Amino acid sequence: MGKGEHTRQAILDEAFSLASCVGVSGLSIGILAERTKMSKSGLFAHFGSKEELQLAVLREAQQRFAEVVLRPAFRQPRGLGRLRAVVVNWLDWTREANLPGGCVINAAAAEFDDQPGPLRDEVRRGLTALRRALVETVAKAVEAGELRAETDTEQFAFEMEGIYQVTQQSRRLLNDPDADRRALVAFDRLVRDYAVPTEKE
Amino acid sequence: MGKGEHTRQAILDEAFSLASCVGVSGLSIGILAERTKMSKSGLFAHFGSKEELQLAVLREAQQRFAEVVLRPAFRQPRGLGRLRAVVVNWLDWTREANLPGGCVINAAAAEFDDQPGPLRDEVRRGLTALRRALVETVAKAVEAGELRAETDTEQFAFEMEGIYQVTQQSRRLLNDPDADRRALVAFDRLVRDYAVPTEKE
DNA sequence: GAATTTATAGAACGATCGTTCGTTTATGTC
DNA sequence: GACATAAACGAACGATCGTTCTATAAATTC
Repeated sequence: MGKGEHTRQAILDEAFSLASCVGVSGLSIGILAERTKMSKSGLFAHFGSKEELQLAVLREAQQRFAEVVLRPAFRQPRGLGRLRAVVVNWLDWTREANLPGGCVINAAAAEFDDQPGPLRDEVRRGLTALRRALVETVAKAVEAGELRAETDTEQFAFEMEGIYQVTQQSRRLLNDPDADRRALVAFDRLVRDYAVPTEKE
Repeated sequence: MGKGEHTRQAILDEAFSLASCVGVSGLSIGILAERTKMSKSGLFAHFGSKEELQLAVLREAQQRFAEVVLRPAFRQPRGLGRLRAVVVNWLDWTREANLPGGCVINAAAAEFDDQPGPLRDEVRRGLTALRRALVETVAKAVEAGELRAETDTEQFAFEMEGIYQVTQQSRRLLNDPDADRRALVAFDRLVRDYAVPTEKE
């Protein structure tokens, strides 16, 4: 059981970075076969259907995200430090993972948000998991006494995602060189507003 | 020169709402002909190429956005009131315009952000114009003395866009019923942080 | 109402799509 | 090394894609 898995992963790698550019629904088996120097049918056999290939790409994206963004950040002790590590890793995970064309999951979210089916379900699953991870990380910062006890953790995570999305768009489409800086400014403002009050001035 | 323009607009209307669901690159002349009860070639003749049709859809989107979001808001006197009107109109412009599948422009931004060509240029043009309109509206609120003089207007607009994007995603994909409320919470926090200080408490 | 321009239809093109099938080549096992 | 299994190929399928061409129908102009 060695060879099969190996080439399957190679295909998936290529599909992953291709999807980053043309979107998950823009994937084409013909083009993918060309890039991997395989026959269409040989490649196809690894997945059984195009949809299954697309699903595999989405799952791959989630897994890499967890590896590249969440896992390293979670080595930090819980609290604002960890939260900030998530943000920093998140902001350039498209560089870290092989994503020449930007975040696959967010692109897929826009593609499938109103097309019912397994693909949308998978995207939803991924983004829900992300949201939950963010909420938890924020909650840990509350527990650690670094954010106010009455912090609305869902609201906090919601706003973090907004910062991420606009940063991606500004950087990629508008070529805004200040995007990352602005993202951190926004994040710091978010933290400041929910931080425990220190002393009056 | 009556009939031609009329059917062209009818096609565009259909293409607009279709693109809202399947994306601008997901548009198909065959399906569009079916929906408008025209022949493929008859429909095609109005645009000359698929790309021209897609461009027309993007321009249509920009125009409707200006009509539905910006124009009504600009009837308010300049300042925070107008700014808030922009946000409110913006948040549900997908309901106001015929956009069953969400904001065409933002979806297109994710589709084309790394595919050079006229389509990406058009998306960029639209989003740049939007950004500029936002910055100006914020600047007017500064002039009106409602936001601090040292307000970073670009930063403000940047964060507004983030709020919009995450709201769309939360509402559409995650079916979050609180999305709109959270958007307003985030916006109010934004305003509060940049508002002119009233009195110490 | 005839003439002329404009709009639409119909059929066909080559290309590509995802998928199926039968065959051949490579791999792993005894 | 023979055998069984798995992996990859090549050719072809029907469907759909965007596009082109020619002919008919409708609208506009005189």
